[in-house]
Amino acid sequence: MLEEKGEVVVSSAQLAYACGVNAAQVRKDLAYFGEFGIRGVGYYIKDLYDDIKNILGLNREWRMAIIGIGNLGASLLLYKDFLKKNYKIVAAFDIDPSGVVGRVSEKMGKPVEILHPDRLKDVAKERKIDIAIITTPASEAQKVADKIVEANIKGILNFTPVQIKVPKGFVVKNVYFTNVLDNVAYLLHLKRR
Amino acid sequence: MLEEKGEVVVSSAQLAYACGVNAAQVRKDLAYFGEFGIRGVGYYIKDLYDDIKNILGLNREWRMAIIGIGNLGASLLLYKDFLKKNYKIVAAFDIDPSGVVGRVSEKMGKPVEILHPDRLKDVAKERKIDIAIITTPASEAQKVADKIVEANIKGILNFTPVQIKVPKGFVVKNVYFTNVLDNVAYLLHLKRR
DNA sequence: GGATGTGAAGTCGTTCACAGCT
DNA sequence: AGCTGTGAACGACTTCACATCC
Repeated sequence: MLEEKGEVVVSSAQLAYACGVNAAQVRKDLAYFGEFGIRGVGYYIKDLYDDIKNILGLNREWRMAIIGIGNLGASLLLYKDFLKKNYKIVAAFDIDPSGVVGRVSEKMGKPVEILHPDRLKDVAKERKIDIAIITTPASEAQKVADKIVEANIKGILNFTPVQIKVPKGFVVKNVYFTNVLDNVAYLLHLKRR
Repeated sequence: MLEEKGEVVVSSAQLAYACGVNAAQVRKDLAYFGEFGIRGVGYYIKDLYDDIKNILGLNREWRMAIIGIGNLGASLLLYKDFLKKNYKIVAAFDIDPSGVVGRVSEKMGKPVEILHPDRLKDVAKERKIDIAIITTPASEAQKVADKIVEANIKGILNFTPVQIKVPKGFVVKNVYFTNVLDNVAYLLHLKRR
């Protein structure tokens, strides 16, 4: 955003304000990965942007599969434009492809391929899938996770409200926004009594 | 889930395993709010469940408004069944109600009322709105937040990838799942180089 | 002069380990 | 005998404050 505004350099204090954190925090975090700033000046925005992309691994393409094409899964499939360009959804799985393919295809305006989860291992290899997104019902989450592990997909994004167990070497992160909502409710609740 | 299985008591060790944390953590966190367990036994599931609901403020009804009826906002409106029963969506706002109301009503199968954000203050009072959910484009987020503050809605759930500034006394929490996705990508990236 | 990079100090949260109850 | 509740030890992260360098 700063770049679009025509800005050239930015200070840790500005970045800190924008992120709602302390300026020393910004500097320490960046310094952990190298020296990106110039003393007395700040950080060159263009360079910093590129450096951060390199650090985070966002130059590489990440190929993803969505497993479980219910409301949430279908939404992700449909509205994938909020994903950065380096993330690609390259496969969709559902235990009942025939029941779901029509509904989703209609909404997308073009036919959508939906595969049975049993094919995960083959397809993962064929299409070089890096990350699996679990959007099944909670009751299926661990079973699906086991299949993901079997398919040797190392990254998992779990939208299900259960803790998934996977062997070491696999990365699991959870996304469950109703927890955040509960947190807002709790903090409001605190103040009223 | 344990209750449905017919279990009566649960130990901190079991809870810890299910949550992927340390047992001492579970005990300390609970002990912070009172004494809920029985030494030598564990925690009575029914009682613990009720106690936690009380602590978190989940017995009360929480009334919410969604502001910004794009893809995400409309999805939340449509598929609100994943919300716990004590959360109610009682209003929807968009800067272009006429452009959006048809599309959403069609999908929902019944007419949906969508209001202009200028009416936020009135409606917030009328309908006793506790929490506002921002699902506008990022560029609008701060403006919308200002309106929310003006309407004196104390809780904000921000789905936008910008840090919102509000006066003290307001609660803001952010939900932005692509950050979590970036985190998965980063951790995978770390291992490969 | 001014903003970074960074030891040192400070704060916060986690884990240990065991006394205290049931 | 067993599991909670909790002080104390530990570890991790955050902030301070200033030497360093452009």
